[in-house]
Amino acid sequence: MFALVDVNSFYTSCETVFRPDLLGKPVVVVSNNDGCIISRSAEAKKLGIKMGAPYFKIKDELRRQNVAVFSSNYALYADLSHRVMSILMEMAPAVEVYSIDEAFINVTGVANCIALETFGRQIREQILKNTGLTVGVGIAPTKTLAKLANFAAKTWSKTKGVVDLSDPERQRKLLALVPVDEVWGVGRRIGKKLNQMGIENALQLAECSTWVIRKHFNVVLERTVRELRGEPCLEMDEFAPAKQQIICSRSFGHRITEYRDMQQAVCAYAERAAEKLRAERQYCCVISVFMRTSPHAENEVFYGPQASGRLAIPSNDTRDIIRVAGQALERIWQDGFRYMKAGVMLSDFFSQGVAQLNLFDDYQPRHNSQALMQTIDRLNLSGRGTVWFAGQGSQKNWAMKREMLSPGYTTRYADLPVAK
DNA sequence: TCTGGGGTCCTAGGACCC
DNA sequence: TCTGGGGTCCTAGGACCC
Repeated sequence: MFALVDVNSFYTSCETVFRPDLLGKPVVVVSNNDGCIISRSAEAKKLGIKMGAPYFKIKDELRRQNVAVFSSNYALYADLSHRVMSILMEMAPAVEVYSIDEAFINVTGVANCIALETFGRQIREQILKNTGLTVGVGIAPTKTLAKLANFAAKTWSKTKGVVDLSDPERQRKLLALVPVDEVWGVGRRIGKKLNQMGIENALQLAECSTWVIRKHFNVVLERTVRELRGEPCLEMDEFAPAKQQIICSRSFGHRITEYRDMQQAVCAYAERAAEKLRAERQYCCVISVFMRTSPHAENEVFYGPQASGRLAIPSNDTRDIIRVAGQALERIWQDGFRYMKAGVMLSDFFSQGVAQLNLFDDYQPRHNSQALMQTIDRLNLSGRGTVWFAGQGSQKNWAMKREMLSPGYTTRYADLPVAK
């Protein structure tokens, strides 16, 4: 038996925790670069503000409706997320952190001691008390049904945020009420195709023959169908598997036309990617760089090349990553374009920085690599300040736009809230 | 002027091998 | 008139998720 716990309007709720004056008011959070809407408070949803709407298009409307707007403050959200997850880990025997704002819990044994719905309510109370955030809880025999139960808990207020879907009869009733594209694993494309085949709601999908699904779609959707019927196909993944790739990419605050600016941006992304790689305790061999012009711009030719380079020996030393990324960039750079975005991707990971060497390989091992990287990481994690490589430059013409950023309430000493 | 970022899994097709 | 069968590995692209 699974429970899915997720935080309601996570990003906006994080903002209002520290701004109680905004409670009950429409609040939205916009993506990096103040690009589009990625989180809305209940009041903002009521105003009809759409998820993913480009901010520049609805800016005036938001001002007219008196909507509070925040740039994304991921340092804040990640910190509150950790707090929520550690409460869950105290209360439940097994927790799978599925995303920044949701987790699956294994509640198989819990029913022997306490009604599952009661357990769901206890989780809710505990998290609200300790973090100020409200969660929804969906309980069911498969992950896909637990997702659906959670959807029901959010959609119908009389559930008071908790839905136990253990009972098969209840499952059928709910499935019949839910449009097929609300099912976990059914996105826009597949939803549309299912509609064309006459499958409108989740119950119809559950009753569809797996043979038909396999023929017209794939094994992934077949698993979804089985899960909807109550047959578990997905298990708890309590321990995050090792990453296979790491991407660090950003849109620029302004279009970039100068090679020098692009070099700096790529250097900064390479540094950040290397930092993530070390946090994973991994080493990589392949470093790719990509960049692109705006796909939306009319009267401009789209250009979006990618290039990669390989290290002879797996490394997580920022200097190696920057060097190869710089060489890759050199190969794809073209003057005359207005670049919107770039990124650095690491892949081909190893758990150690060693490789079988050829007899005639000629390479110079670095003696100070580990100690230097550790020192950099420790400084940057301390919350007291940061150090970076000179290749990033100091002008940062490429830096992203975050004009409505809230303070680092929990992650910067200077921004700690003061109780009066 | 202006449309996020970071992942995973699966499949199809090409290169190459015997 | 005509050109096997079976396998592996790699990459690109498409779908999904939050």
